[in-house]
Amino acid sequence: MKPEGVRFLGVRFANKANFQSHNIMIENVVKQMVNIMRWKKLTLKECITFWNSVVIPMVEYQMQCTVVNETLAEKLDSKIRNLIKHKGELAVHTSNWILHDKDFMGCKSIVDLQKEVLIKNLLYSLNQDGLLGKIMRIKVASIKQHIWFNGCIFSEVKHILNSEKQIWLLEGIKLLANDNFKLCDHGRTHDHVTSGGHTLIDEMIDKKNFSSSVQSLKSVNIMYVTQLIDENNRLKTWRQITREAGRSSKGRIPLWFNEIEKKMMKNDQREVYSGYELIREVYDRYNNDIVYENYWNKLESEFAERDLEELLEIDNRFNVMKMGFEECGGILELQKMFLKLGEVKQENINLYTDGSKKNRNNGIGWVIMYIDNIIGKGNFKIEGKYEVWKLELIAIIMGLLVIKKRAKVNVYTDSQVVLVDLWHKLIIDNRMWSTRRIWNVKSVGLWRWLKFLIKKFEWDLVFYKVKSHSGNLGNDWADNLSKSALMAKEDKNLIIIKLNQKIDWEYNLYWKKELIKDAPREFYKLYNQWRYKAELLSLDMCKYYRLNNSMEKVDWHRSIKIIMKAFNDENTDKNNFDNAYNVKNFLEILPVATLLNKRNPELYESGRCIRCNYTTEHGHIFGYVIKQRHQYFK
DNA sequence: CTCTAGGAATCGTGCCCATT
DNA sequence: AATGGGCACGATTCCTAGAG
Repeated sequence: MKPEGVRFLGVRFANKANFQSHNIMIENVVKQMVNIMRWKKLTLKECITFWNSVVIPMVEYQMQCTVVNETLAEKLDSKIRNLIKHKGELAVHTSNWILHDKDFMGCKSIVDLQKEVLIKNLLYSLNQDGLLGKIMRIKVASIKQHIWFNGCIFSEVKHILNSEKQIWLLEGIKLLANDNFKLCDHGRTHDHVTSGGHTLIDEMIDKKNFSSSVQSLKSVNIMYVTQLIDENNRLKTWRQITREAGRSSKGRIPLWFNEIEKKMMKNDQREVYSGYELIREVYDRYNNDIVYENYWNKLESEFAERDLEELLEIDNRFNVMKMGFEECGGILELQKMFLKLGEVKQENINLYTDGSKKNRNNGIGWVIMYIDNIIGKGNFKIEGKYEVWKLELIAIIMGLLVIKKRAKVNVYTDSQVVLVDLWHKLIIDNRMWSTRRIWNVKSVGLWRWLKFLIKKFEWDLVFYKVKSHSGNLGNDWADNLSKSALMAKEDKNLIIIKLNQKIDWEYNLYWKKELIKDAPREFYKLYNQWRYKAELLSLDMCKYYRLNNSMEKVDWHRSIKIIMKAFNDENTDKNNFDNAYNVKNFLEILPVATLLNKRNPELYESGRCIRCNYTTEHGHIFGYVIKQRHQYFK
């Protein structure tokens, strides 16, 4: 029978573009494949290999069009688990994690797979600079319009949890939110949040009513309670509101408005309770979102003779510096250097930079020269974990930060990586800036920072490579400076880099408010792996290790290797049985005398070891005897 | 779960009738 | 002749039961 729909790049699209049709396709693939496996003579290991390398890729491809709900994903997983347990001669009640844990059997789970794929796809597409990024931004905007929500759908997850319509992006976010993963983490004053008021409608009315009121809220353009109150702190009438929105006031008055009227109105003159009264200042602040800096007076008194434009440039530069660093002693130094250099004419200057690293201490240094005169120099100690080439890059950025706008600068560096591999490819050719390709370039935020600065300050940059320790005066100076910064013990020259979200990626992965810097998919894999390990530790047999976690040092790696020896060795029927035996033994579900006695005390009267009749905790495993008998009957 | 028909609620408008 | 209250009806919007 020919399946419906069209196939494009390995993904089948149904005629109806909904989740259900794709889910059915996935379900069919799994059913069909498991059914094929069931009737073949396969060992446990062969089943898992087939599942991981054939079925999972098929499912993964098809999963790009849908979000499989958790019930269905569990159902699909249980099919393969059932088969594996059957083929591996394991009991039905064997814990599931032992099948999915990578250290044990390593059977991929659809529940986990979906989340890993989602996190990667979402971050790639949301952070794109190109067409896909634009489309995603439009999607986000239209979702916010649809559910009538002012906040960031990635940051405040609880607001989107009860939206009814199935939207791919929303379903994905909901799924990730179950595991405490988020793509944004910020407060209510952020670009992602729609401004215009400070109390949301949905905070005032019953949660159940809100979703049904969305349509009428949209038609009158009301999102905040602020919008319902006029200058005299009176609640506007329904007729007023509809007139302002430019539609007719005929028809029923919506329930949400009646509810709000009941809650907010003090008297018949429509005055609102004092708690809801508008404070003009607060309203203005939310509307304009201006952050006042209180250092203009200071600047003006210090540089009374400078003109306004220059002051503006200084202010601008200081703000940009703040975007890159945390509050630390180095910023003041950097600002001082910028002011000092500002008095010098900057034309065709040479910038020599160097970074060095020793025993977890990072240092950078730079020298600015005009012909043969040193007109500026500086060095900083950088806190954090950075590789050497990153330090070279940071040195260039810090050196550039003290140079005036539109200056012509020759940059001399001794780092091959920075110059050829990254500078030429990323900035000059501009061709590798797609998210997919540079996601794996470590510390990509530093590159975006440099690109941001170049665009902002319009320097005319030319890069040159110099050999280190070759007698070049400027380079040797920079080298010395960076090394002396390493040794510095005072905090004066300390710099802590913390990039603002405007410079770094717009969307990042957060787990419980913790920023996950790179490789989101790998992190999710690790997260799942740890979950399985936690289940292992929660077993009864691990009680001792759990309680004495700090005291005992268990060699888990070798233990697991011994348990799974039969599984990892070769691939025969006999091996299959050994494996089952080992696993059962490890999980303590072999039918030993104690267990049998517990299950059926009438039949097995004693829980003692049948060989020595000594004690229950002896270690003579009854399963051994069963194994012998089993082979005999074969 | 989604969509739609139809009831409920409300305003606008025109008509009738009484008053100024 | 002008004005205003009461009523009926249509237009419009909100909202829910029930079909598929």
